[in-house]
Amino acid sequence: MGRKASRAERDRSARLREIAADVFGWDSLLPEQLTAMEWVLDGEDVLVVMATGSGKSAVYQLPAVLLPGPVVVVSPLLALQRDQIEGLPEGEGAPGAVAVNSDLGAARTEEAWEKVRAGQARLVYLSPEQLAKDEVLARLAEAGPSLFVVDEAQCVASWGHDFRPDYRRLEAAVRRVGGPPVLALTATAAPPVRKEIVERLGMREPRLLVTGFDRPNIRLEADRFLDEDDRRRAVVERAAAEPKPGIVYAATRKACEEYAQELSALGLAAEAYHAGLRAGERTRIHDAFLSGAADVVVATSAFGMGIDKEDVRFVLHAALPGSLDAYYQEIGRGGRDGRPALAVLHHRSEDTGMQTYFAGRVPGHDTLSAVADAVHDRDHDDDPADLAGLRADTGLSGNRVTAAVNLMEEADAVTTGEEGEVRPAPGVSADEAVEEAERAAQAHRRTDRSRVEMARAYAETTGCRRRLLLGYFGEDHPAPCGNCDRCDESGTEDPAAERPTHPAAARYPVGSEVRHEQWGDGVVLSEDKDRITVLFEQAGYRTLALEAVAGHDGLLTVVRGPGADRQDRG
DNA sequence: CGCCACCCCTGTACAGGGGTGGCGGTGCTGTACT
Repeated sequence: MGRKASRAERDRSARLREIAADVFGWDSLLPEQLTAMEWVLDGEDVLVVMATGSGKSAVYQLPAVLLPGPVVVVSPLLALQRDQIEGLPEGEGAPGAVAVNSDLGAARTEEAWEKVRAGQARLVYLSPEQLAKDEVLARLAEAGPSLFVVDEAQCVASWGHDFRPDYRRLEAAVRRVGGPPVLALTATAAPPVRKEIVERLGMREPRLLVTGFDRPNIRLEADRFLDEDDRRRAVVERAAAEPKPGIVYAATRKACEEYAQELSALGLAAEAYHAGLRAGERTRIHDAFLSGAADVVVATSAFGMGIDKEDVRFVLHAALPGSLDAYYQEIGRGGRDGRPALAVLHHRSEDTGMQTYFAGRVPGHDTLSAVADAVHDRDHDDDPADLAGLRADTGLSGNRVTAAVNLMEEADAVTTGEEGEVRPAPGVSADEAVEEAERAAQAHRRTDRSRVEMARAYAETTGCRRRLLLGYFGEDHPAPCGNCDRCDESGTEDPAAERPTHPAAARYPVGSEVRHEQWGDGVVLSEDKDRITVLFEQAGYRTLALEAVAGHDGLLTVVRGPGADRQDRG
């Protein structure tokens, strides 16, 4: 930021470049990589939002060589952990790495911890589930980690509620291993997701490094269909016609199989990929796609993380995704080589049904009740239980107990102590705990459902698609972008393109914090000529007509201008 | 939330109408069984 670097800082960046070259074999470091590494070495909490392939992993791998203690790396998939470790250098000065997980037997687990203890492994890769175990936390606390890294940190928000609730307990894990600085890394995170990551990981005055989101070489299109057969035909024809390789995302496993079969019948090398396949089959398809042996993979959302392929020419969607966060992540797998790529969303209004169903899943009343009662019973006996104890008491599965405790903790109805023991918050009865947790669950449901609505708004927008999409991620991109179907149409006969920008738009710039009479506090995410989209803390995403806002004094007031607390550098 | 396969019903057999229950997506882990 125009500030002069001190001699010590220059020496350190020279040292970092030297290690990059000598140990890792990298000719150069990007300025943003260097900035993030220096923050990490200064012991600051850091959130990095950087495109895939821009060298996020380097931000912790390189400091691992310099830091006194080991570096804990939380990674969501075992395959990803393996890839990361294989990609590390060996030989003199190399950091050394182990992954501790259920694949290892007792003997090899012991061996891995011994390497950590002896300083031979400076990187320890773990799933969030491993960090829910007392034994693992004790081992790590003993090793005294210097840094706690959360890779693919968007999982904290996307999977933390229900699917993998241990993602929401990482803050306690950080404390229990000695409270080292936290580094969160992600390629795709809208501002509310960033906020959730920071809060959930208990990050302290975090430094934020966000690089540009725009991928101008990806052409954006969307087509709406009334009839399912018409859509199927359109998806198949497009996949057959466009240059390969490509990915088709479908909503269900069955649809994946059917599309793959149709494409195969046309003579393409097409494969279906979803979590219902056996591990060996999944690996085979993954490898076939990377090697170029497969033209098209038709997949559920299971296909994605860890696909490092530059020349993907198209990403078609055969149904509406559950959020724009998921959508941008999926289409972002196209065109990483910088050459033209295509993203087409084929949608029907019926698609929202299933996504809304998925978005609505929160622990039920009975589950919350059972867990709350168990917590209170233990408290009466002065024998507080940890999650394993509550699982035994209630007979519920680990995930359900964890999700229920997470919700009650979020609602300040229970607390988790230093040993992992769960206690009622002072003065809160079991019934009240359930009630508060249900209120929190409702808020999650509203937000998740409003995310589905945002995906639909993207699909149906009459304005520039890139502008809307980037606005969702907090970037104010001018329209027209010139590389989406809407921009092609503008200036022709499309009446929407002719809409003038409403004068009130200037009062609500993108990024400003606002308060709505009915919906409370929120942030302006995007502006589309005569309407703005606001994310409200309680009500979720809403699109407001500027005409209505302007005509009603006090309906929407600006609390704070845009960019008031930005810490971005680089 | 909404689709779809399946059931029931109709003089019979069949095709069609109406009601309904089950299903729909992401991974780790530890254990049982081959």
